[in-house]
Amino acid sequence: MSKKQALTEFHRGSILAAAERLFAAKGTEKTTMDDIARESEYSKATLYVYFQSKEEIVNAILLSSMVLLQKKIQAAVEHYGNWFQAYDAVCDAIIRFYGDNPTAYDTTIWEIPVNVDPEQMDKGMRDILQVGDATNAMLADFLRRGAAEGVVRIELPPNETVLLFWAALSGMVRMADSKNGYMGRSLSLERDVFLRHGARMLLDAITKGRTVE
Amino acid sequence: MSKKQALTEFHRGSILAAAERLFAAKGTEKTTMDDIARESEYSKATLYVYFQSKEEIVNAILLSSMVLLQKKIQAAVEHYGNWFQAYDAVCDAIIRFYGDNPTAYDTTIWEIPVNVDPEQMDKGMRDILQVGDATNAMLADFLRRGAAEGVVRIELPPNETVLLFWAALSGMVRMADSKNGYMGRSLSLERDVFLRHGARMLLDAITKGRTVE
Amino acid sequence: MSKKQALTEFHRGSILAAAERLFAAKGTEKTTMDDIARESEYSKATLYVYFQSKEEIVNAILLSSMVLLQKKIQAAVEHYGNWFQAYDAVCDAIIRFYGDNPTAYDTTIWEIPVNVDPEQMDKGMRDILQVGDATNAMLADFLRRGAAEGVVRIELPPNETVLLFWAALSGMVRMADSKNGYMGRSLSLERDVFLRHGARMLLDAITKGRTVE
Amino acid sequence: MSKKQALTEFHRGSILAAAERLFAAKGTEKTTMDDIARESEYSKATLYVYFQSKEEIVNAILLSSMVLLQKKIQAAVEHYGNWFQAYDAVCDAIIRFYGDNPTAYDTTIWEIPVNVDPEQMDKGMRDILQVGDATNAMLADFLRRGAAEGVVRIELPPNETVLLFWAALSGMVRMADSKNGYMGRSLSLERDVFLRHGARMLLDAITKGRTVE
DNA sequence: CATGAATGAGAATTCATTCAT
DNA sequence: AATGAATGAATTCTCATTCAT
Repeated sequence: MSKKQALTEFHRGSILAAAERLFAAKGTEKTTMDDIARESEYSKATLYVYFQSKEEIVNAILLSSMVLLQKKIQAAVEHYGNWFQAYDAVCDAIIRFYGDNPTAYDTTIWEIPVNVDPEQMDKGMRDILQVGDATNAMLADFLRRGAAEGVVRIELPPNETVLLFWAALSGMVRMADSKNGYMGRSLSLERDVFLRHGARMLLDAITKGRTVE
Repeated sequence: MSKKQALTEFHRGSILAAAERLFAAKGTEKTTMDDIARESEYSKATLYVYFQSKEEIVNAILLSSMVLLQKKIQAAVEHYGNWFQAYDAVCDAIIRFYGDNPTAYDTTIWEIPVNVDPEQMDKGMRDILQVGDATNAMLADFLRRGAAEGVVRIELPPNETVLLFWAALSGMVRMADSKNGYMGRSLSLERDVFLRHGARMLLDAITKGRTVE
Repeated sequence: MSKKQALTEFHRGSILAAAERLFAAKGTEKTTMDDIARESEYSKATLYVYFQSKEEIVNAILLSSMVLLQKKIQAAVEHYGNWFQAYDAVCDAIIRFYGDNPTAYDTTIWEIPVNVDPEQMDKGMRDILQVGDATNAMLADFLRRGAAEGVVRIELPPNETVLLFWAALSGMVRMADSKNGYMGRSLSLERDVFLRHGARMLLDAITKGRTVE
Repeated sequence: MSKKQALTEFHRGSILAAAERLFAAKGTEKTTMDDIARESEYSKATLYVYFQSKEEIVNAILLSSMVLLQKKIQAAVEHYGNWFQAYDAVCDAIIRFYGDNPTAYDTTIWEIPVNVDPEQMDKGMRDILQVGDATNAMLADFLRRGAAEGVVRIELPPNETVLLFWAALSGMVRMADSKNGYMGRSLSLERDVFLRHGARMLLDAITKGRTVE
């Protein structure tokens, strides 16, 4: 990578970092380009030098974190011989992912506009979906492996189960992170403990035997 | 309730009904006060006679639907002697709730602004949280009943489990409803089937024995 | 027309008048909505209450003046039994039209974007073209009448000739009005005299005999 | 001219050529400095090394093409012994001029800002006006020659007539070129045919006898 | 000289909200 | 009570121009 490219990458990174902070605090929708300019200490016009539109910024953040997530999940799946340990590592990766990328709630995959046929939607969005699909496929394989090892219930269709699992876990993280939502108020649980329990609960839903604490 | 109050209630209801339709179709954010005025056939200014702000409308809708949900859950819990049947009815109620109230995704409890300390936040928001708490308490009782009947795993702390359950299920509905998100693309599943499987999966996570199909 | 409509019409008129002044001074392109707001003494947002877009303002000005022109030309053609007198009146109307509506240079008919198929272009633009067509047809008839009376050269195809005549005359007005263009500098001619000569010149091009001064 | 000057001239030429292509395609207003930089394959900043502003580029193009026009007209006038043939050549040159230089419509002489008193207006603009004046003078002489030869009507004041002729012809070209304006719609005439007829019409306005086809 | 990088100053448009009647 | 009318404050995005290297 040339020095120029590196510098460009650096600036894009600074902008994305600033945007990410703001998105986390106020949500994508409520964050304006002015906000990002102020936070990143570039002028508003400069933002448009490095990104074509606000949407591109949002997508870039999402994509990069999804790629990161994909790598973490892959690492978890490949590193642990023991299926249960791998499971824990996978959950951990996902939980961290949402923790670090609140953006993922807003703009995620689940928010794609209806009327667009997948062929001609933004390159950016397509990339994101592709990474998501790949990650899902990886998890489905992981489930099959568990089934082969005799720990995952054989009757579960892997692809659908991955989706359900993913949805459930993300819902839990969402709740855990809800600023001053239920969690902090009624219960006094650490986010981490809460989510560990959640992961365990979903494990029970998927595996054969009772988990021994 | 005086005649005047009744009339006021009527107008508020008309407005809320219109707003709900629009929110369902376009989301809270994308719906403008102009839209609501047009749909409800009041003038925009009149909206402000019955509601202090757009936010109040959003909250009012949320509150009313949460009250409805509460009633449905209560009915389910109380109506079925069989715990499993009651469980199904509860899931059904929640799924329907999110189906009818996409608003619940946007503005839900999980979206409360950070900087507000719970003491002095909007009356509206407090009401919503209160209903949510009551509903949760009801579900926790339902879990305890299951434990007492020997079907729900005894070691699960009811309050926390309710939260996790709720979060997981809402995550699933969210995914199922994501317009042309993962669901429609990779799998070709009916929303209903998908969610029934999800509910079953969570049941497995909560109950003792393996569920027999 | 109801009182409300009348008021609306009044406001639209005020805005259009202001816009017209600015367009005349700076051209359509260089005139901003802020300018129009300031000049018309409405807020910028109010402009959008009465017009959907800047384009609509431009078109409205153009349309109204073209309708006016059409009426004047019709009056001229119908009022004078003598063809030559009618011709003078027609020229006068056109000259005045461009004098009062410098907008007509910028946005005129001659500026229509290429790629638009006439069926689905703005209602506004279609109206303008329609009035233009009608006016042209009227002038073509006037030419035929002259031919029938033996004063206009018989071999000229009316429709094309109208177009050429119109183009030539508008070019002349354009030059006469060019702020400090050639006119004022080299010659010291009154705009009116200059244009009267122009109209006479075009008359010579169209009619049979030499005009006697 | 020193080597350095020659090089500078070369670069200016490249830039102007690129700009001209763009102006022809999109108009002066819609062409950005970025566009010109891309098309000319210089950096945007370099453009400002060779030209002080966008306006200077526009003016330079205009000037160069007006000089070209002047030469063509001069050639036409000097080359043809027969006045009518020379007239045709002159018209042809002017028509081509506008065909190749749509810029001439936008920025032309007729668009000079009001508030500037001729003394202290841009050097660039003054140059343009000067060339225009010279060209006009040449045409006036041509008219006088025609009068001397007995073909042009003696009573026409040459200077004024040149202006009128020029204005009329440019108006016709303008109309002929209006993308899908009147021309293409109602009539189906070739641009060339249309303009030839226009030139003939103006000839009739200027000369004594009826033109024999 | 040439240029990559940065930006100030707009531009059109939108929308929740107020207020006089 | 009901509303027509008006608007301040944003919002996204654009573009000619400057300047350090």
